Amino acid sequence: MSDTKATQAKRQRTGVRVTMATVGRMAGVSQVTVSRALSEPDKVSADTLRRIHSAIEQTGFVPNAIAGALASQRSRLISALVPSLTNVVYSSFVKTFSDSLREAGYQLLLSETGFEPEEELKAIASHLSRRPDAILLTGIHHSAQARKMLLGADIPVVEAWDITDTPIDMCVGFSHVEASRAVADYVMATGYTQAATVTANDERAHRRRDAFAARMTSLGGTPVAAHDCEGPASIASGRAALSDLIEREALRTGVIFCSSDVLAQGLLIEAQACEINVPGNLAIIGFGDQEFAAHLEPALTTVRVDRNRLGKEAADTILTRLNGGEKKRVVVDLGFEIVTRASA
Amino acid sequence: MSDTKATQAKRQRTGVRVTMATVGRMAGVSQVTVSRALSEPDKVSADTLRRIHSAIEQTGFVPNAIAGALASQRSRLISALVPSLTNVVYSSFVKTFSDSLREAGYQLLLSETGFEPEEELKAIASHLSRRPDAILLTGIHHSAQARKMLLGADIPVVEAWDITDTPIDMCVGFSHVEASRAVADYVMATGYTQAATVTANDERAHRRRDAFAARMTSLGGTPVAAHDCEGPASIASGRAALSDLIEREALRTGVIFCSSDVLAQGLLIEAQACEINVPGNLAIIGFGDQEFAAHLEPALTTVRVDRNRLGKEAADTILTRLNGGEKKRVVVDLGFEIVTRASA
DNA sequence: TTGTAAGCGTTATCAT
DNA sequence: ATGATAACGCTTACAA
Repeated sequence: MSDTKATQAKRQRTGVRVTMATVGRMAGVSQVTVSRALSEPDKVSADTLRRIHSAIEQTGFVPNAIAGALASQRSRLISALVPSLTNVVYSSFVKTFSDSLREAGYQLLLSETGFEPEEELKAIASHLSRRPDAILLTGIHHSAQARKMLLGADIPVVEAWDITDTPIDMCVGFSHVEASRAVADYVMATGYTQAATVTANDERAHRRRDAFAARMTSLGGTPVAAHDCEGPASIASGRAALSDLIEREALRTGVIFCSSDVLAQGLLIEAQACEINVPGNLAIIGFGDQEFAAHLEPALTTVRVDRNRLGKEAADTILTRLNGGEKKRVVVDLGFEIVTRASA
Repeated sequence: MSDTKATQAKRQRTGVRVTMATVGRMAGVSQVTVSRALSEPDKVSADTLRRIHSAIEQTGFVPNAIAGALASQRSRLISALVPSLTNVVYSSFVKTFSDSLREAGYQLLLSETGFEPEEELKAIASHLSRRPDAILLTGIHHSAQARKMLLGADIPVVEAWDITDTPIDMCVGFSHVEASRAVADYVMATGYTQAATVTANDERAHRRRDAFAARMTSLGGTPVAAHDCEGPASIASGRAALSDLIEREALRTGVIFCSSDVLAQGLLIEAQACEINVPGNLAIIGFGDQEFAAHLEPALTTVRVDRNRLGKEAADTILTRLNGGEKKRVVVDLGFEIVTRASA
């Protein structure tokens, strides 16, 4: 009965707790030996190991990673903040990212932050409080306060889906400005001079829209009409967008650069409904090269970004650093590719 | 110089660490007061609060949730295991689930487990080691070992996306057997007697396939041909499936029940390529009612499941329990709805 | 309103 | 090969 009052009180609130000490007692060794048996088994005799494992089996002991993290100052947790989970573009990226990490023994703390900087700041703070071993952010625009917190955390920080010469720490992505300019170049080279954009509510998409419009103008095209969608990309909003452009801008010819393949699909469907021939009358270009793009009728011209590679590279830069890689600025440009199909 | 050697060693390896003690020293109070200032501010005087916040500001202090979790025996972490992140069906579910939880102050520890029970078991173990306050699983089929671990964890466990009278703890979903029977009933009532299935590699989809085939047979239909896809659902695999059914089963009439809308879209596209009229010659039914289903040509008949509500209900059952709700078995059947459109 | 002390369950260090 | 002991940075109970 050497328990203090506090201990007794806790015992009452909670169920029986199996710890390394419990296991050790049962196996006739101290708690430390149990810890060793799990993390450095070759430093423990075969017989002891056997007894410990048998005790673990009997008790159903599950090591407490929280205590381990506190003691070792390593959480084996990696944070990821993405704007959207339901957008396949990001979810497939998260998938490859987390696959690589899990293989290396890390777990994923995930948050969807939308496109509001304030939301992101709150998410960053709450993630950092968990002391992740590294953190992944989407995009390169973060509030000053966010940058300060991240720098202060003193962990690897990867900014994905974009490129900058001045990342907080490391970045893996591609240039949205370059990609948009390439699309404009392709459009002009193909002979379209009239263009419009349909853009979802996404900061990177906005930058693509602007870079595209600027390039078109500088190449001698007519001013680019723009339709910006309220919410996330959907077929319905794509249809509404085309409908709006037709009505508001009397647009029935030229090319429309959409911020995502889903929007483009919406435009394609609406065009068909309005009996507008694509690409005969109106050409349509998407972004992302999702699986369905190649199967649409007409097949969709779009911009391909290697999302899987993006996820893997992001994970790799983190793992390299965590495995003792020197702390240097890393900027990986994965590029993009214009995939020319029937729609433009 | 009252530091022990261990402390000194740690100091060397790591950067300067800002803790509540640091903040307290700067604000002229003890560490506990800082803790109180953050968790129960009204128990701290206004002036002290001011000094503490100023110190927090200056130091960039971020509370260590790991230490907090260890001390309080509450991690404020919720685990979720889903078979796939890239499948919108699950990702939208995860989204609503995590939205509800975040609002309540919890963070999401997420793993994609695929459809292999072994993978799931490993994931469960590694999640439980983080001592989540609750855990969400997809489906109701888990290994005996998994059930034992989960029971031992003594936390709320929600099994989602399916229904059973004997959940590990709580479950929220719908009956895949009922849904498939309803589809078969609809099919027979509509007058089709010949049917086939196209099924992705998903345990619940397999059960739907079997229940559908059994009902068709018991209602007097001809034996149901089946095409099972290797990997996850995709348009390409849907196209290949139809092509296979045509070739192998000489199927050019009747109805095909697909395990997902994406597969169904693939079939629709392949049918068009083969100049098979839908639904004139071949009727097609999907599953899930994704956004694009209504926009396809012909619009897709499918089974609607309210994924958002599923995510929200799953979160709610957890939160209710965590907020002191009595520990009783909860089984929520969200049902389904056959959405009749042009394709069947 | 504030402080002291114990404890959370590990890992790290140093002895034996 | 094993153990004793001190952190890790908080929260809880209790005292002042």
